[in-house]
Amino acid sequence: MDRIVVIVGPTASGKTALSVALAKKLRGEVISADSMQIYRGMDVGTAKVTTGEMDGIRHHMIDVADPAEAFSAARFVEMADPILRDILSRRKTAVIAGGTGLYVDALIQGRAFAPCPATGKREALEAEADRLGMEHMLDRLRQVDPDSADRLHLSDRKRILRALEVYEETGRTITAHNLETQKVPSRYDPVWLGLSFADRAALYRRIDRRVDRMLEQGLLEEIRSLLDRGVPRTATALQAIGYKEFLPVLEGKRTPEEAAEEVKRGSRRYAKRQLTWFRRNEKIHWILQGDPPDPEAVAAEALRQIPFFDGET
RNA sequence: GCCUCUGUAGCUCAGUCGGUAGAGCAGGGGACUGAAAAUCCCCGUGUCGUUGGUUCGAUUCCGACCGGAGGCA
Repeated sequence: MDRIVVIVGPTASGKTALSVALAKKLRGEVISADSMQIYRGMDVGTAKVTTGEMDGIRHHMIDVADPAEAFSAARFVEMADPILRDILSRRKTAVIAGGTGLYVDALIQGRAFAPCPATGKREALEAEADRLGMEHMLDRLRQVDPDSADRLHLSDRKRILRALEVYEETGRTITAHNLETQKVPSRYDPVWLGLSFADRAALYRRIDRRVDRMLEQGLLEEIRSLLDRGVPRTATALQAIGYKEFLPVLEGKRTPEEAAEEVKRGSRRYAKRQLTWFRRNEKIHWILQGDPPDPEAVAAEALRQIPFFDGET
């Protein structure tokens, strides 16, 4: 067992607070595994940890990318893994906290993504799909990688094009690549903790409240300043829940109230998807909170699940 | 008090010329290997307000009652 604690859970479940509490007890540093908190200037809409909340604990993988640039799970692993190794080599504990299941799993399992150099193949495939339609693209995929073609639904444009891209770039199918990486044993052996609520409705109430708070804290101004700084509306960063819904508001095409409702609904659905992702990981020790939650009880319960916690510091 | 309209899925409603019902939204489940807060797939049984009556059979027709809305007093 490595000195790693992974805290996963849906949005607004209390991961941030727990990660700091555990880091303090375990001489730890926090590595965020969140696909949106990596962006600078996106603070209130991502509920990013504040300096005050950090409480002196070192945090990594936050504010490491510009909102205008494209980030990826692969880049996350490239950047986070050396940090993780460094923390462990210093005999400290790594507390990985994050809601992005793909990022967490990729980091822990050491999953190598199929390479994808920027050769313009992707753009060519996009254009071809626009011109000839997805039936054609799926047929093309079927010729080289019938397993992927069977697995993917015609509407799943993103994955169909990605599968074709991998084949064209590497000469190997993504199916073969996936099978191979599945065989590679997990790189790390952490303690897995899952944070959620016993009652789904309680989670949803928390989400709703958090969205209201974001508006009070100036979410609209934050979005405006991102746009002022030249972040294109199409940037991945602005696809984040809480951001994309407010773009029409700034153009006067939607009321803030309507957008807020959409953000709440979007967040609820996102939380559901996160739970779906994490549920299949049977190594997770779930801590189900009541309403209102009791942070101290949660931390105590979490520490009980950590074998290398010796009761000190 | 009288008259009219109305009461069907969590919400808004459709419908059954009498054979126990279906859409949208909300919600639920699932997938996920370089955009992942993204992308995609699947899921609709509910005392048809209550209670009598007519009928082989009523959510559908009739009566009463109880909610709700409006109108007249």
